[in-house]
Amino acid sequence: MSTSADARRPGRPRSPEAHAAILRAALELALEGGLRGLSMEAIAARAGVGKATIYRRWKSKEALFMDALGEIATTPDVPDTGTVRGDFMAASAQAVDRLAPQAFRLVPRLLAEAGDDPELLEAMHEALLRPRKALIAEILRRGVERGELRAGLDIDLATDMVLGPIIARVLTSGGDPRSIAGLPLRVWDALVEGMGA
Amino acid sequence: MSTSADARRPGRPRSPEAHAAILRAALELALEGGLRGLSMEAIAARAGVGKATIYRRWKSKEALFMDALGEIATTPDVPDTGTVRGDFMAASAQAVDRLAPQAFRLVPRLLAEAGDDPELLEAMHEALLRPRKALIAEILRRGVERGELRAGLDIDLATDMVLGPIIARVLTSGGDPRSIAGLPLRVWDALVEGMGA
DNA sequence: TCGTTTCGGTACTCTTCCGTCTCGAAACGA
DNA sequence: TCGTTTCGAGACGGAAGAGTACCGAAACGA
Repeated sequence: MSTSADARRPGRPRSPEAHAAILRAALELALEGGLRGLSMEAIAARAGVGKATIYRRWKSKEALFMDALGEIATTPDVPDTGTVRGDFMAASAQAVDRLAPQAFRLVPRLLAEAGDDPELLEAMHEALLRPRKALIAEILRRGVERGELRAGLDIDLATDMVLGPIIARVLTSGGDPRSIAGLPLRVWDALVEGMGA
Repeated sequence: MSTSADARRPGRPRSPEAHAAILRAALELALEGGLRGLSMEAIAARAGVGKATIYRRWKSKEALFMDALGEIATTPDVPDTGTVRGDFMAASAQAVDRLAPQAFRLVPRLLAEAGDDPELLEAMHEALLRPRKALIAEILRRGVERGELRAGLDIDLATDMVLGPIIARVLTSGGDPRSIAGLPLRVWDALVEGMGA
């Protein structure tokens, strides 16, 4: 509760610069070498920091990385433009803006790598995937209420059909952000119109 | 060219059982612990084989794993039932049959983990992803020729829209095969009909 | 039988990394 | 000034695993 100044401990305060440098170094290294290439030694060296400075703040590599995960994306808020297409356009622009550029390469890699580690998998879902799926689901739900979308629409299925192609494209392109430029809207239009002759 | 018997070397022949046991052990261990949990020591122990027996056949862990990859899926052939829906139904049934059950957990994990290693990424694409994308693209192309699908259909986009949701569902479910039961056809029907009111 | 090669197993060196600990310097409050 | 804590840096012991070398036994052709 009280993170106020009177709870301050004596002695030299912890450096916020070191804190930020450690998180940034962890993300950079995860991006370059995956979770396998992520060693405490490398993080300390990259951040220009002693290893003790890291262990003073986090008790394990996993705990550190969970915090670092929070740095790559802020929670999206739900746009309301009146049409599903408008909402979706705003949401995808927001996703691109608020996700760090690294995320396009890092997130899908982590998502799969997390198969080894249930806790990491859950942290990924909680921090990154679920908020975005919920966002899309909400947009779709309002579209159905408005009569803009088919009444019996399977929201879960539709959500995966919107997100899936984007995830797939990122995965198979090695995470090049250009590969998904304009893709969300093209996917959406194709979904609405259907493919039948 | 001549893998014939006359090219046989003197001495005790290499054991095919050991060969198979090594590949099987590598797949099992990759499935249990990801590529991180894959050590030559563990493979040798699991296979009941000496490490030298492995190094006699493959010069590195990566080379071994490339071969092991080939074991999990056989190349699909293109069905021709006369309708896109029929082709697609046959293809997805085939995919489930021909992919080892492990593949549903292993492949997506590898796909992302392979971001570390361009060679492995390429091997994955070549062995697993490209044949299946090509299969779907071919089915769609014939659908367009037949007039069953819209003339201007973007085949690449449509392929990702078919495969993407399935990949996404597998990823986010942790690779439970039941999570995609019936999904391919539901995706396909939704794609054809469209979502508009 | 003899020479060659592979067999499973193990011992070995080398490298990488973890997590702890210590160092002298620096940054704070009292 | 004095006590406390953090700072960057690195030494240290231990664990894990890569890749090599060697062992005696077994499986082949000549």
